[in-house]
Amino acid sequence: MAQPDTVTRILDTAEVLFAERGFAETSLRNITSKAKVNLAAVNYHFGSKKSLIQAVFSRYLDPFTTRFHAALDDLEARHRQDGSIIPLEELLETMARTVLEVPAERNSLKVFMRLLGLAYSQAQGHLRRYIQEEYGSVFTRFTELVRKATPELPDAERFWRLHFVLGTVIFTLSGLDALRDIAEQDYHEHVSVRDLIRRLRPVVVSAMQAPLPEPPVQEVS
Amino acid sequence: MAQPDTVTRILDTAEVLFAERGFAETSLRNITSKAKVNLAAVNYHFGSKKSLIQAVFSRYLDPFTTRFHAALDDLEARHRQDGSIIPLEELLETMARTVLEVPAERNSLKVFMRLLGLAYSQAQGHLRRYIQEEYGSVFTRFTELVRKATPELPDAERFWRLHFVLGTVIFTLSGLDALRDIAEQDYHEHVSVRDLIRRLRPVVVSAMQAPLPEPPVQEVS
DNA sequence: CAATGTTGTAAACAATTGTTTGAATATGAA
DNA sequence: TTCATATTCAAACAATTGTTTACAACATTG
Repeated sequence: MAQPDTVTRILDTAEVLFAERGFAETSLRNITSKAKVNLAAVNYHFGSKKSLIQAVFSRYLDPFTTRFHAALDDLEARHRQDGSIIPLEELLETMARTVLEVPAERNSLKVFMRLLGLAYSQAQGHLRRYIQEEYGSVFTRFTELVRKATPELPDAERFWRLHFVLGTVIFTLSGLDALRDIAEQDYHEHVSVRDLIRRLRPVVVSAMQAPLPEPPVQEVS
Repeated sequence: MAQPDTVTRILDTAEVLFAERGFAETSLRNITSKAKVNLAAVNYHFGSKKSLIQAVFSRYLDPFTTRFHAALDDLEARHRQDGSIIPLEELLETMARTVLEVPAERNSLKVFMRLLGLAYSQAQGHLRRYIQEEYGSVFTRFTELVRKATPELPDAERFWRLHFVLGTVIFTLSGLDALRDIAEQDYHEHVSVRDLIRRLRPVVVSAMQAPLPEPPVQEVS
């Protein structure tokens, strides 16, 4: 067939519109008309709008988790031989590489990151629950490896720092278009996603390895 | 009067609901019923939902910019005397202190940060434009001071790093509730906003002072 | 007091939302 | 072919949205 099938057309259109305007701000009629598909097709194929949102995420996260698990398998196997601990840089590098690989096929890394950002910031409680349940284990595996790579960090400190850098990455890459416009206008330099990751690397590493904070100030009691 | 007036009741209720669920997901009927106010009151006092959203932001950002300008005046005056340059730490410290001061009266720093996060992540183009036009100048002043404090950084690099740490702060503080739940469950330690800022300080400073990235890889041409 | 402008209110408005229906059409196996 | 299943489609559904209207209540000022 010349045209991709209905399900694919819906997913392709939905992910772009969701990334552009958010979930609540994107109506089914909006999606179906742009996808040149009947309105009822969404409910027929996906059941509901919620399920469509989850399906959009699965299409990215399923291949991501598969590849990421494989990459971590590799990494662990290589370091089991010489008995060394996987350095933090390598872990971060592996994650970055996997994130870059997955959506490369469809040229939509931007969309992927924007969706991730939305998953955090939009209300959509069902989405957070869905992502946690479906993909929580790969994140747990990763954080466990980070724990071994940074034994000097207290557990709680590491937890927060991981989310600090997660914030940096998601915030930057999901708002990339707007930031890129400003950057090009002000500094006349074109910024690709790979450039950004190159800039992010030393910042993220330094952030994770920053000196420990002063102990909390005790109130007189 | 025992009850605060209608306008205040609407603003108080709206900011909480907006922060909890986002703008599109919060209906006017939702706000007015919870605020025990007639539905038409919003359009009567504010004109439209958009204007209400902007008014919610003004109530935080107006006092913030005023205080922040004053704090920067102080800082500059003190350093003009001995001719020294304001160190980065002091600039960041000043900003953090101002952010903490402003909503302290209403015990709603969480709401404030969450709103800031929404302003970035939600579609609401009118909001971004409004904030940029109304409050862009204070941000420009701040970045100019940061420029003087970090002369070793190329302009573009500093631009990106500022947005990296902006991402960290907004992402963390605006998703605070969810993260706090996980942290308390996993590490049995209660985290206040002040704790978080204490943890953020060394991370942000290290991030800004990270080594420069490797120069971009040149393709063969 | 009377007049005037401000604020509060119930009801209706038109538009848009996600979802469902039932019939039409296409597809594929017997 | 024939039958059954899968898909598409236009239409309608009920619910919810932001906004407007017309009127009542109130306050303020002359």
